[in-house]
Amino acid sequence: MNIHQTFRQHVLAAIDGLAAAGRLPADMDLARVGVEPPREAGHGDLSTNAAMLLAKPAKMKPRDIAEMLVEPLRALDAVADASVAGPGFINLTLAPGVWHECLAAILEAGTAYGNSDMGGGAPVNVEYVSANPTGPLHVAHARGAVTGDALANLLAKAGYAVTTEYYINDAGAQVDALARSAHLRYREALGDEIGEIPEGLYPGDYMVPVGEALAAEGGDAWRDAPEAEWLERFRDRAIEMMMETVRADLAALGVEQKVFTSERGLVDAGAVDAVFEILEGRGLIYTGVLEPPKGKKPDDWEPRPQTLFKATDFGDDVDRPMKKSDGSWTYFANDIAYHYDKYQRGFTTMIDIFGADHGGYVKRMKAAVAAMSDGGADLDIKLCQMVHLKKGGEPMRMSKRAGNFVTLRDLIDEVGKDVVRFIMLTRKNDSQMEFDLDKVVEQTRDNPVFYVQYAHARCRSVLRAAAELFGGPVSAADLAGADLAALDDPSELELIKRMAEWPRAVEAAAEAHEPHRVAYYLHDLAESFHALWNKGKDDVRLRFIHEDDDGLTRARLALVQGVALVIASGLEVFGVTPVEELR
RNA sequence: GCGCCCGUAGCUCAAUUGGAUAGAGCGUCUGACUACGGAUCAGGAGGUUGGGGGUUCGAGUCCUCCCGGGCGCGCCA
Repeated sequence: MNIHQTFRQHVLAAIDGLAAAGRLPADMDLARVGVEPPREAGHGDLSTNAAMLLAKPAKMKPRDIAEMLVEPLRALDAVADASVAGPGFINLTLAPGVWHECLAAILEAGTAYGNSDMGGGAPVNVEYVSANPTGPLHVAHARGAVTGDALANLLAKAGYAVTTEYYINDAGAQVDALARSAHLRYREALGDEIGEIPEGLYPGDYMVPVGEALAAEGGDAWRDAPEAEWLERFRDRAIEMMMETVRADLAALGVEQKVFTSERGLVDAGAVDAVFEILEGRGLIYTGVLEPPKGKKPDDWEPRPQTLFKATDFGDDVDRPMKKSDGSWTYFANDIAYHYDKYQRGFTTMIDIFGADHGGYVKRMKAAVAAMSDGGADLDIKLCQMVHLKKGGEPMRMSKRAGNFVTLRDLIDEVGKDVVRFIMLTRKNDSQMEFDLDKVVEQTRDNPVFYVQYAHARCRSVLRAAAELFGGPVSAADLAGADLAALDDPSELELIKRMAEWPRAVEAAAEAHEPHRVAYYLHDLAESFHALWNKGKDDVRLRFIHEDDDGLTRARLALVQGVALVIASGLEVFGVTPVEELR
């Protein structure tokens, strides 16, 4: 049961009634009519903007429409009070029974509460991380990994058929450099003195095991052989081992993508040629000479003709090259083929999670998707801005080139998987964020993970105490049948109202592709619960367990169980395990 | 020089996608708490939403011009 949807239907019915009576024009566009909780709690439980939206098409004053509309709404049994306020808002206060029914529905649904059919089973592809297979994941990848994973969970909860995906960039010059790095480490494993790792190669220690593995597998067969004889083998083996590392890093974060697509695989299968022909067939490919970027002319700039895609036809600033001067495909061309591959697999909605350094890539990729699908596919790109790590009040610097970056694994070892996941989701993806390693493991209100987990632990604690009292665990289904009318304190009703907002929060966050909103929802819910808890400290009558009153206790337990379920439901979206108790 | 993102309380960030008096946490000031589990709760102070103009019933949100910060800018991926 979604209370906002239910009352939206009531509002639409009221409009229809007035239209039928000739008091409002018929056939007005009602798509934007909404029912929301008002920002200000004093304005009631629900609010609709209907009168203000209808004012223009009806050629009437918003307040006049509101006055007409409020009558049938006031007459509803579920409505305790209805009023017109401000420029034409209609505010509704609901009867307590509505909230009691709502709580019963939550208990029956369990953590499935908040599930929506908004997506209607439509396929969505979420691609994230897609780090080059040239080393372990670092902190910047963590944000993308968590954002993508939570977004995928969120969309699934909102009723989409989600496929999670990782694009392996195993075709460029960077993997040849990886192969050469592996060869050095291989020689090192055989006892050669290799000195400093040259500029342009990968100096990290993580290459040592790769060299050792190759030495163990092939002996010294490629020690002095020309590069052409070993490059391919070393490259493939190194990529394989790097991807094992990547998968293990992701697994440690609780991320497990369903599909891994190889760039090299697509190129070898001719996918790039195929999509190139499609674009060419649409007249979107030509040979031309690009202008140098103004004010930042590269030293070695010389104009030369290139094979270009008409990205400007689709909103990009300049046309983009498809081929390098040696005739091979650019990364961009390969990426078009990859997105075309997704499109052919049935995905008309795609979401890519990129790092901030790919900001300049967004327009051209969207242009390419629009072009290759002839407008049939939609691509949303979420850019994750940088994460500034802090520890002991000092910033922690990372530098992938130097090979001494802060790895994802370091971060997880330091604070734990659940903390990394939750904290990374407490900020909108396009804002830079600060991640204070000291703060996030503190058990204080300042730490949002703790604050939410503590609320859940408190709920579980009450339920454990109750189980002892009743001589066995009390099931949610059992509690749904309790007489909930005993829940009549304003702070109890306030708590149920918060829970009733969960389905709407899921839909809004899913629609906007913004999982971070769930973190704020959970924080607010936890806050309401902690507030009620403390009232029970002051006022014994508000405590949850009353040994001399089974009926009241069961109603209160239903409330507590409801909070625990909704928190668990939210944490499930984040891939965070709700804790039973805090040590 | 161009493009994208950001700019909101001293600090870190929200704001139901155009809604009502812009909200939280930290910090600061005042109170409550020998217990269903202590790390919590109640309240005060703190704002010209970087600045100017515009759109309309209504702007932190949309348009425009400045200012400041980040990222990027033809054969790197």
